[in-house]
Amino acid sequence: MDEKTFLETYRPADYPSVALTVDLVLLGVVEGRLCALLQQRGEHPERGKWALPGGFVGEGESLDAAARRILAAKARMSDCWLEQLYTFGDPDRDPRMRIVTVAYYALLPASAFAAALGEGGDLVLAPLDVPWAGEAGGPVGALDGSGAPLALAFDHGDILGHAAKRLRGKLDYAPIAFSLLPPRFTLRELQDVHEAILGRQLAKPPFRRRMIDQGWIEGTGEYETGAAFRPAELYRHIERKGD
Amino acid sequence: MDEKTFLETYRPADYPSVALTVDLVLLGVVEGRLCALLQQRGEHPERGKWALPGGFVGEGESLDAAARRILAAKARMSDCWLEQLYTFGDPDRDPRMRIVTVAYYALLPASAFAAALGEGGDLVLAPLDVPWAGEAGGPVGALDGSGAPLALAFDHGDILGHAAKRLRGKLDYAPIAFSLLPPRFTLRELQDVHEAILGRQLAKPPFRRRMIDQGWIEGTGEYETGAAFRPAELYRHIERKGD
DNA sequence: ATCAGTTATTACTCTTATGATAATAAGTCA
DNA sequence: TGACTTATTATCATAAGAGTAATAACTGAT
Repeated sequence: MDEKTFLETYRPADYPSVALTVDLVLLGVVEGRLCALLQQRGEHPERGKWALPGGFVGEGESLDAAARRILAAKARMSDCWLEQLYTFGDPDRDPRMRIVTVAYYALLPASAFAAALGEGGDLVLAPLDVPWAGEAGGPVGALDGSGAPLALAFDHGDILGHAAKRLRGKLDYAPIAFSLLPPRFTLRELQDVHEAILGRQLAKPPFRRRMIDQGWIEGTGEYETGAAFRPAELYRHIERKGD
Repeated sequence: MDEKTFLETYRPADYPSVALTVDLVLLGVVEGRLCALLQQRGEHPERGKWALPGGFVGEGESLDAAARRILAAKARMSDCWLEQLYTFGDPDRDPRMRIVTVAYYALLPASAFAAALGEGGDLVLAPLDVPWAGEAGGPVGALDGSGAPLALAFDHGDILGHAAKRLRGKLDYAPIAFSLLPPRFTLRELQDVHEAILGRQLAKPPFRRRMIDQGWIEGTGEYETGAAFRPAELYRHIERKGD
């Protein structure tokens, strides 16, 4: 039997099948803090707890396409950084049934969240609380406006942990910081993004040199306005082949 | 309605469901080359082509557990490096039906492959052909004994590509090289592993210093035997908390 | 108009990591 | 005994990095 005949007569056997979702970690840096978009669940299970935006993967839909679809529903931004993160499939991670979720993360400038947050009720951009240093890894929490921890649904604290770890690992090797900034930014703003991701302070002169030597940015010759003191030069990210 | 009642009366809706598999990239370094275990397919589709070992995820089985189960079937080694790699879910990646696969990679010393390879026929430990430098990424091929490329099934060339890229990225930050070596090894053998993963030559004195300064290895005071020339000292990996 | 106050930017120094070369040590085999 | 090969150590030169200090630019009060 050749392959064509095989496929024409093939009937899917009774393999165990699972429900497949994509969950999205939408990240931004606001006031020097790394934040994720969370949605309060209105229904059981885990009603009232805070969850990552997500949804089921459609029949003929690729994983990347599902992630982009969910992203488009929450943020008015098409060309942002979007990357697969990790897949979570513990049998009891959802009490309803076997649900396997492929987590993605997206990086957005703070302005991209305005539309979704303004629409109303159940969305927050919550600062993350990373309880580990360096790239140790582990679950990560989220805080409300007063700094109190939010109750996270399912294993979404683990998902946030993977996202935070991935960001810290990539920061020096991929131009991810620029996806969290507006098109033009000062070196101080760039440093704020780095510090928010790394969770620690950086010295200014070495940081400035590293960024300029790296070749990922160039000065625009223009300067910020409205600053109380000496205005900083505005830089832009240089798009390069291979990004 | 409280959560308990909700769950007791919950009936899974008609969400699209998919078949879920785990595919394993079993990696070793043989004669200074990075190799992966491949299995020749005996049935349609892709009959005759070479595929990664894999299998369906069981009903109540976690993804990690499925990976360990498949690993145990191919290698006599329980405590090796095993890590999730990436999830592939293009709708048409398998012509039979929608199959989403979660790829894992495992690192084994060359000796761990002997049993599986000896049993017979359809398994090979194929040297990888990485056509890109650094961490550019992209598909990776596999070679047969004479250096000719093997035909890979499905998207398994892409999976090998992700594995090679992950290894190159982790090599300096995680003690992965030692999982590819016997418990005691010479610095030359350690360097061979690094060169196989990176795909390029390294200078010996700086490499030696880096390894010793890193603190991941310690000398045993013993020396290799049977060498034609001056025997090298045997080192061992120091297990540390946080690995 | 001047000056204190604040931040941006650059200059300089010092330390550490990295890379290449050479010298020495320890074995095998003719 | 000595040529040969590899392991190991020493030395030097260069590059990358962190920390401190000095200078520049702007606001707002005096």
